[in-house]
Amino acid sequence: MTKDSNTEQKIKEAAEQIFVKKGLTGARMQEIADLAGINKAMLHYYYRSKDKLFEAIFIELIGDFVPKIFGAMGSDLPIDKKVEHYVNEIISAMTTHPELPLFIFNELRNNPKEFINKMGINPGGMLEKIDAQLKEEAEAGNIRPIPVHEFMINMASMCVFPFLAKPMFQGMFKVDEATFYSIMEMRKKSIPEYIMNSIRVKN
Amino acid sequence: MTKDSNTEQKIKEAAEQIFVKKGLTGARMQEIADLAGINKAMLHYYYRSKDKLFEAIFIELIGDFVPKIFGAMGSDLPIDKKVEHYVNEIISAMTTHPELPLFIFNELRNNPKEFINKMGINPGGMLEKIDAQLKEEAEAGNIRPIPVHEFMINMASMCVFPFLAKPMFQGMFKVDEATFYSIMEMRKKSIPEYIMNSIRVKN
DNA sequence: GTCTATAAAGGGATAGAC
DNA sequence: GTCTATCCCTTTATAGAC
Repeated sequence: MTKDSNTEQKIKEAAEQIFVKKGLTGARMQEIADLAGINKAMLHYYYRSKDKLFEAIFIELIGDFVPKIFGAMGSDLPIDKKVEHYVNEIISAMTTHPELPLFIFNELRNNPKEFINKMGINPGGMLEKIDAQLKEEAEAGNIRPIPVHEFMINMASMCVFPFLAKPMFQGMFKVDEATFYSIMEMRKKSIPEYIMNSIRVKN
Repeated sequence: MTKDSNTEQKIKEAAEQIFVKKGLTGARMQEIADLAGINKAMLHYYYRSKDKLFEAIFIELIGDFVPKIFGAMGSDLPIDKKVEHYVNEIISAMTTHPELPLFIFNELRNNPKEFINKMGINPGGMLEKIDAQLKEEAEAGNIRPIPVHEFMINMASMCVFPFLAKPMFQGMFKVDEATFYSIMEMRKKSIPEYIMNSIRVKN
């Protein structure tokens, strides 16, 4: 864990910004160099090629992001608390990096196999744990039975999709940037309610 | 509405396929020509430039897609039937064009203004109509009050997001292509239930 | 390590024959 | 309308001085 040289750090920050915004094919090495305030040749000195640079940035972003997302589901909390925790974590993470989901899904499409290998999916048997919790609650008569994949995809959908559809959402409902983010902030409370109400058995 | 020449039709089909899969910057004119089984120069003969070709394809795709999606919400059906109708329409549309949402959201990001103008959003005061219906149902004590943007984004999220996250979903839950689509087929029934249960007041 | 200069490849666009 | 050949700008990548 050695401290990166100043130049390398500047390259990383610039490359992240450009790649996330424009994608691999849309980004220009010159653009990255300019933003980093260095020469184009330096990019090749530190990373041999554009592809290698992209790969490095991608790995780093995924390494930050994916554990945060899945980590929130791995705890021993009861299911409703887990949902609250997850929704909070993921909306917070995406509020600071709103372009990340589109970037990730693009790379996912271009390179599904490598991607799935790179990211540690289902750490610590998280999915099995949630599945068990859902079954318990259903048998206790608290919720209707629901497959774990349905439960997870509904939750992820409601948290992440609005960031992907942000410009369309803003166009349709005539909301500015600040309003969009305040709506997402409120959704930290409302999404867990939608989720639990959609499966809870009322007495 | 003149019948397109055979060549032009082949160009359109090839360009659609390549652009949808790789985006504007990722696509290569040579690639499109090869797939169409014609020469690269022909692309410039029919459409002056790569940008113009892309624009033409984009407009056509949007023209097919957006009205279908919003149309489903403009009827005079009661709200629960409307949801069923919408969910069916959109999942069916995306099952035949699974790459379309990512393509659209990419272009949205690159060109938000033109996009919003191009697509006829909120046709026929659809949003106001739905908003009124939600308010009526809430006043009648049938559902909890919910802002129309929350209602719409939740519904769209659960329908569209799984297609965006398809490779990740398949990786996490170990499902093949056929299984993925059969899950989405089943979601035509379950999503309307989640939606309505999440806001319905039980007696 | 950092720069300038330049090579080498890629890819959009056009000229001109048929 | 369709093709081949080619132009030429853009962009990645490297050589070599400092």
